Parts: sequence; structure tokens; C-alpha cells
Amino acid sequence: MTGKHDQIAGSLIQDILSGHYRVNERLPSERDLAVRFDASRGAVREAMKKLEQLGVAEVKPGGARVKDRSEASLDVIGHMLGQGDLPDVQLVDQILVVINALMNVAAEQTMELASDEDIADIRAIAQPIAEGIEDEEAHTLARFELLQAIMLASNNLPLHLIARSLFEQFGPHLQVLSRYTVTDHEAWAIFARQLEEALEVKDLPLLRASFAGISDLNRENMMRAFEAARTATGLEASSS
Amino acid sequence: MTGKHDQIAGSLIQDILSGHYRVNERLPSERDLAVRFDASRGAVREAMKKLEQLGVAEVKPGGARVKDRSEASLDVIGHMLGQGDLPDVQLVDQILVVINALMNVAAEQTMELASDEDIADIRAIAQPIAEGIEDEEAHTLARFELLQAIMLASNNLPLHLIARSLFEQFGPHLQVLSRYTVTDHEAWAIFARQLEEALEVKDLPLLRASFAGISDLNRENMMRAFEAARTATGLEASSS
DNA sequence: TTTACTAAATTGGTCTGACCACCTTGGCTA
DNA sequence: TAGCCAAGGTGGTCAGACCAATTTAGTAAA
Repeated sequence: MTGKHDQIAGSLIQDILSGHYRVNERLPSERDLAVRFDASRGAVREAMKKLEQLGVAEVKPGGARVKDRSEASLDVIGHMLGQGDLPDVQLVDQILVVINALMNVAAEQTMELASDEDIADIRAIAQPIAEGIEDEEAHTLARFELLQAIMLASNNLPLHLIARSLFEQFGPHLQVLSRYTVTDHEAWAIFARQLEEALEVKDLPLLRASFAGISDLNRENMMRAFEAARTATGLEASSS
Repeated sequence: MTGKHDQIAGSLIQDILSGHYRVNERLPSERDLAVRFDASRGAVREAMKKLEQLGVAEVKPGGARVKDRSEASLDVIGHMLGQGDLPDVQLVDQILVVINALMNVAAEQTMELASDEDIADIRAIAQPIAEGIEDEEAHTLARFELLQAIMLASNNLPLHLIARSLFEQFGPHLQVLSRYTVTDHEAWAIFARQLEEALEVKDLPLLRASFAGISDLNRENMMRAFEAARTATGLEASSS
């Protein structure tokens, strides 16, 4: 199903991110890699292109060298999350911080520039959350829809691209952790109401307050999920 | 000097971003492109890999299709800025908004978590600006250093990657506009002092205020630069 | 005429093997 | 020992070929 160059790239990325190669170290030649992966040099070459685009390696005449993590593209985040059995807690928290900040700007921009219809749409999506939904799945979906709507209404392309990238990379790993999350619907209802009102009367401080609350909610919730997941997998490991 | 596949990719990206192809439209086959660019299919193939990584096209058996701008990678921004004679004003403003938001979080995270030495370093960099530098070039450099230091001290990888990507993509085009910019050193001095003090006494509102001021400064300044550049290139065009 | 299906043409994915320009390395000379 | 130079290695590109999947066009059935 998945292309051969994707497998090769994935394996190399794994090796680099796990520290098998030091920064600035030369990695094997394309010909050697072709032999190791039982592939043609062309396939290896395409994989190298991906490494280069990801910013984890710099390929040029003389050899391909590993670059520092800080010079990589945003897209490495997804690969870094998939390194251990469980995503790195600090990295996840950092992502949440960034996402919250981005949503905050998006909301501010939306409040300032978006059309009344867009704002009305957003409020319509927020309303069920503000009223308190019982169903867990519906609540999760509504939350996602809400963020997405605000993102779109902000009409800021860079913002949109960054947020989408983070969500797509974080999404799969979030799904794994979701088994251990317990959403506080009542707290969400409070902040959803704040958001609704802030958008209605264009109250910037209130808007920021609501997002600050949502951010704390998400971060605390995620930390709890990690705690639960860690003990659960720990028990699993000790019982094997 | 620059590789052939890079030229091919650049040309195709230009075509796609300028609207020569509609979204979801199939673009020419790799074999046709090889003939058009007088290159081998392998070279074209590597170019296609870049388009795919950039998120502007989806290449799969049956043909490569153009994707919507909103599904692209953050790295398209740089190419979009290079479309016209002058970068798109709205897009530039959107970038400034995002960068400011990111710097804001970075500063908050730094204030909250960074070591005293890191904060001392930042304050040391901010001091010359706060005291008012005469030399324009030195001032620009100091501003850049200041932002960079805050970014690093925040110790947030996703934040770092996003900011670096935006700066690198925006940098070259900013250099073109810099001929028309006039930095308000006195205003900068005020906000630099605010920043210093905020970091010293860990005053969050003051920190936000200083960045709000810096943001307004940058955006207004950039708008003026665009105005100047537009009239200048306009005169140039009419005189030719 | 319209629809459904089949077969041919097209396309991307991969392979092989070769050549070039550049960089790295090791051995040699001074 | 220091400096130089040639040989080997490496990425960049090219050519031609085969396969599997898709697309397209033609045909047959309704």
C-alpha cells in the first residue's frame, strides 16, 4: 500500500530522530542505502528528498548530513510524537500552548474583522457546548468544529496553515490518549458561554479570559490523561 | 548552480500559485514535463516530490492533481510572497499578526519558566534599544537578536520551528521593503524599557502591553513602507 | 439514446546501469 | 612535518524499460 520510498524515509527519520546519528554526521550513501533497503537508488533518492524537505538532513554533493532539530520543518513534530511508546509529555504541552495562542489570535481577528454571519455561525456551534451536552463523542466533535470555524473565520492563511499542520500531526496521537481523557463538560459550558458573549458584544478581555480557561482545561486534562496512560501501560509492561 | 529539479519545481509552483491550473485540475504527466523542461523523468519526479511535500499538489497513480491552498504546508508562504512585483499586503499583515502572537507566547513562557541567566541575557540585549541607538543597522540587528533570544529562552520547540520558518520565508522580501522603512527608535525605546521591566518584576500585563505596542509599531511601519514602495515602483513603471 | 461494461492507452512507481562534476580522502612529494 | 595531488566516493542527471493502477475510449446492452 504505502510506497517504498515512504518506508525508506520513515525508517531513516526514525533512526535520525532516535539519535542513531549525531548532528552533522554523514549518513550512509544512497548506494549503500539502496542495498540495505533492497531498493533502487531512485527510490532512496526520493526518500532523501523527503528528509531534506523535512529539514532533518541536508543532502548535497559529498554526502548527506544530519541537521539539528531546531533547523527542521514544523512537520517533524508528528514524527517526534511517534518516537516512544507514549508521546513526550513536554512536547505535547508545548503544542497545546502554541495551539491555544493561535486560537486566541484567530478569535481576536475573527471578532475584529469577520462578517456578522460568520460570527453567528460560530455562536451557533458554541451554543450546544454552552448548554452542556451529555454525549462525549458529540461534545468532542462540537469542540473541534468550534475551533475549526473560528480558524476559518479569522481569514488568516498563515494561521490556518500552522493550526492545520499542528492538528493533523497531533490528531493521531491524541486519539490514542483519548481513552484516558475525561472531559469536564460543565467547565466547557462556562467558557463557551463566555466566548459567545464576548463575540456578541465584542469584549476582548472576556474573549481572552475564555480562551485562557479553555487552555488550562485542555492542559490539565491532558496531563491527567498522561498520568493515567502511564500507569496503565506501566502495569501492562510489568504484567508481561 | 541551482539543481535542475529545483528549477522545475520552482516553475511548476509558480504556475500553480499564479492560477494557471485550477484546484483539482490534473497537471501534465511526468513524461510531458520531462520533454518541456528538457530533463529526464527522474529529475521531474524529484520536482514532483517537492510539490507534494509543499502540499500544493497530490501525486498518485493516474495523475498529479492541484490541491487547494488551504491544504498546503507552511512553506508555501515564501513562494506566495514572491508572486507579484511586491508581496501581497494582506498576507504580510497576516504574517505580522501571527509572528507577534508567537513572540507574545514566547515571552510569556520565558518569563514563567526560563532561568534567571536567560532573562538577564535578554534584558542585556534589550538595554541598548531601550537607551536609544542612533545607527539604523545596529538597531535592526538588535531587534532581531532580541526576538531570537526570547524565542530560544521560551524553550518551546514547535514555537521555535514555526517562528523560524516564518522569519526565513519573510526575511528576503522584508529586505526588499527595508529600503522604504523608517524605524521609530524612540517608540521602540519605550517598549523595550517596558519589556525589561516586565521581565524583571514578572509583570504579565506589562509584558503583553509592550508586545502589543511593538506589534502596532511593526504593522504601521510596514504599511507605510508598502505605500512608499508602491508609489516608487508606480513612478518607475510610468517613466519606462 | 442512455447506460454499463470491457479493453486499450496513459500514468505514476520502481528498477537497472551508466556518465558527469564535485568533494573527500589518502598517499606522495618536497 | 606540511603541503599538494590524484584516485575513489558521492550526489545529480540521464536513458530506457517493466509493472500495477488508473483513466479513457470504445463497444455492447438496456
